[in-house]
Amino acid sequence: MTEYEFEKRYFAARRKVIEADFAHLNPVQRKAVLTTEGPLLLLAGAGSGKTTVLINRIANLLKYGRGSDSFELPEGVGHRELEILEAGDSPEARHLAALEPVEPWRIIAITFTNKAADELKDRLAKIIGSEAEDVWAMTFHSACVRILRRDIERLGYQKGFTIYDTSDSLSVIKRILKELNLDEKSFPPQSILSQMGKAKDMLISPEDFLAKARASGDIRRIRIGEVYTAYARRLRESNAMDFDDLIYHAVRLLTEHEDIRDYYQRRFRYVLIDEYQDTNNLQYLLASILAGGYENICVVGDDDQSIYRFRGATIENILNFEKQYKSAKVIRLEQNYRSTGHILEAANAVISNNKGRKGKRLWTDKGEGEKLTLYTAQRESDEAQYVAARIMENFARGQSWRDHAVLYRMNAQSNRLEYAFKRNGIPYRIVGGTRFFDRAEVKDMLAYLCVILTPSDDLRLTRIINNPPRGIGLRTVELVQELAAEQGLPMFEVVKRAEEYASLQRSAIRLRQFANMIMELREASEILPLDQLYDQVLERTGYMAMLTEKDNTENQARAENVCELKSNIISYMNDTGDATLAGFLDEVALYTDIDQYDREADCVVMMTMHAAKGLEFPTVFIVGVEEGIFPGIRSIGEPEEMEEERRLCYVAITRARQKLYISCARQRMLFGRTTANRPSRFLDEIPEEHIERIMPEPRGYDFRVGVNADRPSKTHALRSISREPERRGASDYKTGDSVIHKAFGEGVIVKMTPMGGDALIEVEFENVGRKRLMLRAAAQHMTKANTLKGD
DNA sequence: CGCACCACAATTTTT
DNA sequence: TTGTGGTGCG
Repeated sequence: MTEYEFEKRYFAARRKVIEADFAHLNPVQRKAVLTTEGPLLLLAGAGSGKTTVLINRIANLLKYGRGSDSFELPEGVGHRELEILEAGDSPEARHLAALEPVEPWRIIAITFTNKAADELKDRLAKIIGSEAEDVWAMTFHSACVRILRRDIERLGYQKGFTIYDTSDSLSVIKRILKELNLDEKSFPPQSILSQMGKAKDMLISPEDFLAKARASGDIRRIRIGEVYTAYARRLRESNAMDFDDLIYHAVRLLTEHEDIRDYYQRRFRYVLIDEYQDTNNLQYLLASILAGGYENICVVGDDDQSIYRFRGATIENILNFEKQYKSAKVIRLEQNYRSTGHILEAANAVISNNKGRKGKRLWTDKGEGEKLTLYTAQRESDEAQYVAARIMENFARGQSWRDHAVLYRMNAQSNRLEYAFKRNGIPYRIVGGTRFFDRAEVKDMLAYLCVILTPSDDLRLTRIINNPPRGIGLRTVELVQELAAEQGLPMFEVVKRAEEYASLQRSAIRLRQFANMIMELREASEILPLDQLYDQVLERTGYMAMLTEKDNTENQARAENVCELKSNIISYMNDTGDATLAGFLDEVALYTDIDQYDREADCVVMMTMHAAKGLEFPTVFIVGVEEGIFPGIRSIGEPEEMEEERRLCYVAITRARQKLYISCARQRMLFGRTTANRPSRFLDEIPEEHIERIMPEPRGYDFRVGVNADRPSKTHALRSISREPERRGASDYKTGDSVIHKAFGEGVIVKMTPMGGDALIEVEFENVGRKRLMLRAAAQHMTKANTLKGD
């Protein structure tokens, strides 16, 4: 045997041994897993097992290093080793197959959402164990926080910087607008924020921005540049960063400081980026820099699922990957394991109308499955009722509520559906809308914690200084702000020494009291565990008292949220060895996801199509598929926008595993206006052979009766029954109550899950067993039985 | 200083 | 239609 032959056989045998370890994957997936070296673009269609590949790829790196993708012969291997390898699967063979297994901390896998990062971590831990913990699996933002926490001082910030969320940013902007005497109408804070974001995305500093604006002479841009400058200064003074800053400054840190860049480039041997089609320019830069050492960068994405252009994602990143890395390999995952034939063909047909794609065609071996059902409703209430009826039908056949998802283009569309679900007693859950951490009471509590940790946090201080009301009015706060600005002190210092300022005489005592309270809590924070500190905050600030004082449904819900935050604290403490207040606030700042809140609950899920990305359901309803809604009015006549809408349509369709219902209404009321929209162009793009069309059944209340009877009387009746008395009635119940239900008889409430303004209750009935009911609707048919302990 | 009332606008959204 | 933000009054 020549040396060449030996090597050839050796490499083949080595690869084979490793391949055997990934036999559970399909050939393309396996190829993606075993291609470890150099730039790799993984075009992963919907439902093609993308995450599985990602995870197995990491597992391969940890176990076999570059053994599967290298033509290097280890020192001192001979015929004996070849024999072992060729003999196939054995512990020795696997040991031999490894070529410098990668240390876990040399791998970074970046995702967009915490949910994705968590899933990655969980599944990784499952197949490779605790070693997985050292892999950097995190979001862009948390990776940046980690990088910044280490070296931010080099950029003139202090280590303990705080993170501003969007509404924090907006209030800073509003304050600056006021100071610069600019009108919020002509300079909408939201748009300024996004323009600053765009500037940062292009790595344009406030100074550059202003200089350019001045050169152009555009007065508007100059003003915006001034706001940007003031904003950046203000945040720096407050030692704060907004979400965009995290990445912006991380990139700056890495570009401007060679030693730091070097450190990470040496460190990260393998870089993986998930959802690459959603990256913006900054994120692209960050990824390139991190991968700059070894150029082992693997990006995973699907150009057809790029639906976040509006927030800066640039599809060019994925389209240009091969230009950026000349040696890039491309692997397409096109086998879909999720949907049945008709659904997939419909998706393929729709997306093929887009130009500017990498090109990809999903296929399945699952068989044709059911055709899509297209329902043309008379009006939106009809549409909602249709959806409800199909879901109830399926439920009666033994499917779970949670097997159903209803997707719409905008949140405003959810109302009608909620209505129909309530009326029919279908438990549901709305994903999105106001998120947990955006709720005022939660933000209040977090603001307290921020101030306790960092009293100089003026923004959070302003938020809570008079909340609950303690007689410190707007005027006083303004005075404090002015005094603080004059002397270059944090507001808290002024508050602490309120007596020393003549202008604050009147409120000095109350300010002093507030400062004392914060200082005491600060002391407490040094000795108490987090959860007990939180209790103290609730207590000492009077916040809980404020919520319990007036007992209405709203306050109850708020109290519940405040308690829910505590369970977050506790779970943070359980997950983290070294639980600190700073650590908790960091995590919370980047963790908007409270999704696991009631995931176990068996509910129909409603959400926007955007929110559905990455999820799948046996049965999916896409509603409101009409010109003007989907595609949205703003995208008509804008080819680029239209393509994005079409991608959204592709995403929506591919959420369905077995059955897809699409519906549109001839007439729809939206924002108080009734309009008649044509069915969406996307419907024309689905070949007829995949569709079954249904029209409203001519029944008792069709549109003629419906328009007249359904509208004023029925709606009104529902309103008055379900809003007023019900809401009061519903709040009387709690877990453990005995009830008497008109239809089901006597029972006990065994579980109660808050849902929107309503709750899902589980009642164990004596005669008919356990039932799940929506509390508000059920309360109409139910009374409280006398309990033994009549509290 | 807090609350009530009226005007106004209104995809999609993660961090 | 719904929610939010600003203004004006008690």
